[in-house]
Amino acid sequence: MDDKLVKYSAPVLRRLPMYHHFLQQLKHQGLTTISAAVLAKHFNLDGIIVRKDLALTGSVGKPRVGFEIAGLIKTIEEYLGWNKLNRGVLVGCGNLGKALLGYEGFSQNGFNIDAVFDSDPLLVGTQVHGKEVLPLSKLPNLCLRMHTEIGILTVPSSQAQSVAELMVEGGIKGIWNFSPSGLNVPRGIAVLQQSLAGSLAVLVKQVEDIKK
Amino acid sequence: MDDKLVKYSAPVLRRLPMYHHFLQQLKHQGLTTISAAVLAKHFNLDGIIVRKDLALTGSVGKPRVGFEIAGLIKTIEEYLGWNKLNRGVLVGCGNLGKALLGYEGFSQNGFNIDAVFDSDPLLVGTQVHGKEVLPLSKLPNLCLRMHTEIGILTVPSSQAQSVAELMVEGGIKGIWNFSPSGLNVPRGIAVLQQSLAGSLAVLVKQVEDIKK
DNA sequence: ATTCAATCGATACGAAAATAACGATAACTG
DNA sequence: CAGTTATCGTTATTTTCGTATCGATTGAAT
Repeated sequence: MDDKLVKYSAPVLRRLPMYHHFLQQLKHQGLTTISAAVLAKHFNLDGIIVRKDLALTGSVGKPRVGFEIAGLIKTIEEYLGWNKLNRGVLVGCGNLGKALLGYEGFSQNGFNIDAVFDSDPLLVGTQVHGKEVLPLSKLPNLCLRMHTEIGILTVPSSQAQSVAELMVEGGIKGIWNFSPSGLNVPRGIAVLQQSLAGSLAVLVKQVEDIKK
Repeated sequence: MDDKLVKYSAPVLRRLPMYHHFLQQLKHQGLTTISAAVLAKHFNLDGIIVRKDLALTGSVGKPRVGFEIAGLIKTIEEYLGWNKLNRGVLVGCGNLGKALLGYEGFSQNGFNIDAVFDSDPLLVGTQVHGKEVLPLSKLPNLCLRMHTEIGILTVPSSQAQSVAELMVEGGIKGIWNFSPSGLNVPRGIAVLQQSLAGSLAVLVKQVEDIKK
């Protein structure tokens, strides 16, 4: 039976982790409460946006006081599923792949990279950030066995499509694609295109705009 | 006098580079024309979106034929300012910083990283991807002299704010922030928050959604 | 030459996000 | 204890984005 059209908003999902990070800093500083306005100002956002984002997670604040920081952190984590363990595999041990492997933001937020793959025989067998690099051929079976659902793709664009197909074969349900190539995947597989050039294009236009 | 409300759309700016990359592949394969529908399918987009995006750049197609690939590439480059040379500096030579320095997508699209900085004395003076790492203290003056407008920030979040302040001092107009921290900058400075955790959160939700 | 089909381009519509407005509540003040 | 004010939470408005519809144009087919 069809589930009641589960709603999620990408803009909100992108902002919540930023709040979360800042809130943890505040918590470490010993603060206990914060108003939506202060949170908003720290990210150059409108206060209303923050209040609505937080409302979505189920957080409730108190007038004249704000939100309890510890509670906020908890509800955000629950909303994002960061209390459960999320898992993925990474393919492509170049500079970018290594950088992502070392990104603390993942391990800190309940995301674990189960396995690392590369097509380069020289890299296979070596250790990267404490994980052994496996040959691509092992990807499908390993993902199937571990029920891995997320694949991080940091290979050159010439290999992107073929690796994506291996991921699909392995039952991967969502691909985070850092290559600029589009991926041709069956329906039912999510592709998140992480376009660095696109982000830069946005920033460049913003700067041009400022100069007038 | 106020310039006529220059309009730009972030979603469009994020898609255009993807088209551009694909079009260059096609060109190398010897193709000369392409329809919006084919382009759309390659990125799992609606054909109407592609047509409207291309219309925005000033490209014109011919019925029953499509768009001329070489012309498309040119108009996209003009629209994005990729024909002019754009420049920036990068601060933070960790894994991520190195990865961005090596990213071909930048050099290929007319974006040049003029200088690289790090606070670590052990890194200063070394070469990374053919560029010498400079001490942070030199940042403001160098940016002022070169009129650098873009700053790429790939330092740990504890240093993000102080580096941002140096960038502002150096006349930087747009900061591409890869740290999860918010940046407190004066009005008139653009900050593009590149939230990796946020992107991952979006993908995880999409995958959850698929499973129903 | 006429018909047909594919593709573009423009207009119109709907959904989603950001912004604004306003009433409600709880702490502080005198 | 009453008034004031900061802050929340809801509803409404506007803007932006994506989608649908439809006529116009051009190349191919008959």
